[in-house]
Amino acid sequence: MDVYERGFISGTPQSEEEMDVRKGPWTEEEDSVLKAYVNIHGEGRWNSVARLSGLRRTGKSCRLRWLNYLRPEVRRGNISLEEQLLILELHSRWGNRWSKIAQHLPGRTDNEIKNYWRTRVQKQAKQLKCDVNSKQFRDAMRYVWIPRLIERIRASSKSPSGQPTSTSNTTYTDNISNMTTSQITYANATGSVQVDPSLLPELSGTSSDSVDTQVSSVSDLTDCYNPQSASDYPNNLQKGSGLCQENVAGTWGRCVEFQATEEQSNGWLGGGDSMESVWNEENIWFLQQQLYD
DNA sequence: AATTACTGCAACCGCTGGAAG
DNA sequence: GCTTCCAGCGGTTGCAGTAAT
Repeated sequence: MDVYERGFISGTPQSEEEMDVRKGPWTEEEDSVLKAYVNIHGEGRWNSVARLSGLRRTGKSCRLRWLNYLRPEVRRGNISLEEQLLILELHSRWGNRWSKIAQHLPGRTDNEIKNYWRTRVQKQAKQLKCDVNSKQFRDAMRYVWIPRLIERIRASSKSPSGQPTSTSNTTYTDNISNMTTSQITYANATGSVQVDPSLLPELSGTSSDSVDTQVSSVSDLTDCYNPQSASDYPNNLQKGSGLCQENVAGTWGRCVEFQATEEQSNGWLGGGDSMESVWNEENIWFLQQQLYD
């Protein structure tokens, strides 16, 4: 699907190079040209790269292709549970600062993280029928999703049959499993989040992907929150305490108990830095160390 | 097997801020 | 101080692959 744009201003070609600008997916040949050029001349000055390499692409396009795909350090593949956790946490602190978040996930690009957020997290919000920036969703993520992710990581590290997909993950999950309750529930400073692993469905050993670090539906919020049935849920969250129950096959079976102070319930994005107090620098540092050391 | 709907991702677009002239 | 150029960022779009019907 070759699409070319004519680079005209007032009917006059701007330059020889801009007469034919290629758009759309990159070919293997283009990739190797760009790779070879950057390997020789280095990154930066992308307009020059585009011009001098002979690629009929814009500098922007070259930069994007290099940063998101061709760079040797780019990690491809599924976002691990640990990375999900870090993304959720960092997004809670910085909002849509994708590039900043990406800096803390080596090998992951801002584009990839942004896509993850849009396709996974926003989907959850949609399924919960609430805005991704709403208090309900933020609380649900804070008190349900993140604890569940942590529990999953713990569970996968403890699973006898389970083998984490990478050595770094092994280290990470081993340490997660050794985290204290207060570390895992990480809200104790201002309230409490009690998560009983036995109550969480994916921790019962029935989950086929319990050790896989792929993005999976098990980390979905909707697993434990049925908006039709759990009408009290948002109210309870807003009150700062209550039970988050999940409706599985029409029965109320599992719950995550939580208590939240008013301080905790204050804005997550732009409305305050309550998560900052919950997820302090030490925790972030810890996560990063475990992930990438 | 064919069609439709959905999902995930690569790439583009527009805007912003900083550096250089 | 103003203008221009460029890199970078976040939002959006379009398409390919997959799942559902």
